Amino acid sequence: MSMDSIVSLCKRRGFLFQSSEIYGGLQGFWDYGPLGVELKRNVKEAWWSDMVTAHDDMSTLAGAPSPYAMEGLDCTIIMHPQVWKCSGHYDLFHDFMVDCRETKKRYRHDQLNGRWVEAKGNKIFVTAPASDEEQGHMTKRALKFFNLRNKHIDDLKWEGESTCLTEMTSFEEVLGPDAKTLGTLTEPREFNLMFKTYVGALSGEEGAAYLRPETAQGIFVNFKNVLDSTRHRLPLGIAQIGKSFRNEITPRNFTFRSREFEQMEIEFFCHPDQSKDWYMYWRDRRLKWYHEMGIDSGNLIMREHSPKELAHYSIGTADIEYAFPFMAEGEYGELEGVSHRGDFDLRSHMEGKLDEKSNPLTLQLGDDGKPKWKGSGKDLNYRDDLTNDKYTPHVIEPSAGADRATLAFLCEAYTVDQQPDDKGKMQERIVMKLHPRLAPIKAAILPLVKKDGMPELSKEIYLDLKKHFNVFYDEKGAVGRRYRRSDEAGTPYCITVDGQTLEDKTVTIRERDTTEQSRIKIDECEQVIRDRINNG
RNA sequence: GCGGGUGUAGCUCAAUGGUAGAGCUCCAGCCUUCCAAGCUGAUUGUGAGGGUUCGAUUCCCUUCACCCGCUCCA
Repeated sequence: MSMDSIVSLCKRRGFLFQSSEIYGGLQGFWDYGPLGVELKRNVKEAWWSDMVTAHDDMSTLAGAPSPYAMEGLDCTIIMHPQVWKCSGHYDLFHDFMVDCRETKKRYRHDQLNGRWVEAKGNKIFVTAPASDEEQGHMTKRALKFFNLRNKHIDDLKWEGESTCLTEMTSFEEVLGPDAKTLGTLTEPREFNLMFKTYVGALSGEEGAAYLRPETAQGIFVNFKNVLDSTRHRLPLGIAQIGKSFRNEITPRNFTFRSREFEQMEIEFFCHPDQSKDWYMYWRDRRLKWYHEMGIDSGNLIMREHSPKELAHYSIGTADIEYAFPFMAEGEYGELEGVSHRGDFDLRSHMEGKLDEKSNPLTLQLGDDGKPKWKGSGKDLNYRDDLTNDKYTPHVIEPSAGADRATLAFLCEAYTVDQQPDDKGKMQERIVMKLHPRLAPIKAAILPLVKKDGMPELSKEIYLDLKKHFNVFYDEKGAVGRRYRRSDEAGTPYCITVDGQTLEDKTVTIRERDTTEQSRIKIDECEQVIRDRINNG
């Protein structure tokens, strides 16, 4: 199954369109069409319901150390600029890049290493991407530059140790990692991955603000507000769904990497001693959720980050990844990251930006020896009024992409099978096998033929069911064609009014995946559909 | 950002320096009593901008988007 056919169906049936398509589109931005908006709403509502409103806060759930409370939140997209300085995004998302004028390649300024080397009376600073093999690369580059053969390797006079390019003030004697001539690297230039805007009428730097690159920070800065207004004890999870923005350098792969996207995030606050157990709980709970929503376990993996990838303060991070059709065989794309964040975020918003490379965490200092970014100074610690224990909660963060999940559900649902036509000959059928909870339209109401009062009765049933579900009425063309149309939209049930309906007030209900039909009373339709959706 | 490829109807794809065509879909009508049937009819298109030319969808330039590889990936 190819991504092209999925993209084509999305366009054809109105799941996804390119943003601003009539003007040629805009890279990294996508619109949801009539079916897409329902699908994505259902994804978000399923998540919100399962994680927040329908959460059982009285019982100890399987794998959980104790019962826990869940609350929701909806924060602004533009927040105080200091939020992003203390969160680390301001520094992190301000990568400095250098371009090579000769090869047109671009490198992260801080990820190039180099070393002085002399030969034939010339001294140059030869660079290579920082890695274990960088000395090998540098040697090759130097030999080539000085036009020396391998056997003359000893003519190279190395000076000093390998150092980062950021240590260099001038690039005149620098040989770029892929360049043939010296001094082709440009000055380091800022690459802002956060969208910048201006608050207020003046567009001076005092009014500079950023569109949030993640929803999580809104939860951290409101942690105390939520605690104070709800009287919950820890452990407590706070959930938020909302748009985030990242100025990706290379948006690619349909909606997978978009510049405007929607996140579904939980910040789960707990006692430090229990944080590992809660981390394990959330990993498993979130993986299970995707299974429950119909993603085949074979296409889904949990990838634990290696200790090398982890921030020092973190016990663990696990990505839930899906085998998207656009990925290479055996490769997966991230749907959700579940990370143990320790007390990094709350402390950073209290004390000032902490140095994530430090262990134990210490305040990050600027060149002047003062805190690099000042925190709020507000007390975000938690005091357990039963034990009088006061501590900074640790945080587990299950952070999911709503658009990525929606895309994964679309990919997973896309199925081509064989079904007989009216002459019994097998024909190819495209069917979107979406979980009934996620399906944009729950049922199609179809008169078998457009006469004998069938349309009238069908419309009555349609209007009645419409009060409860998103249903669709279709009387155009042969019924087989209408079944196929609803299959392609992922509609799980078709209610058909036929000759018998007029006699005994029964209709047929057809299952999308099997095309099997059974006969039920008109009065039972609502309950039958409801039961099947919930047990789907 | 670099290299390569592709942009023609809603979809899949033809063709051409001189009025752009097919299949499917969609729409209207007829016919149809359960899985894309049939008949009749209708709508719709060269990504955008510029250049060459009597004339450009075709040739050239720029740009935008998508795909593949590299790079990046919080």
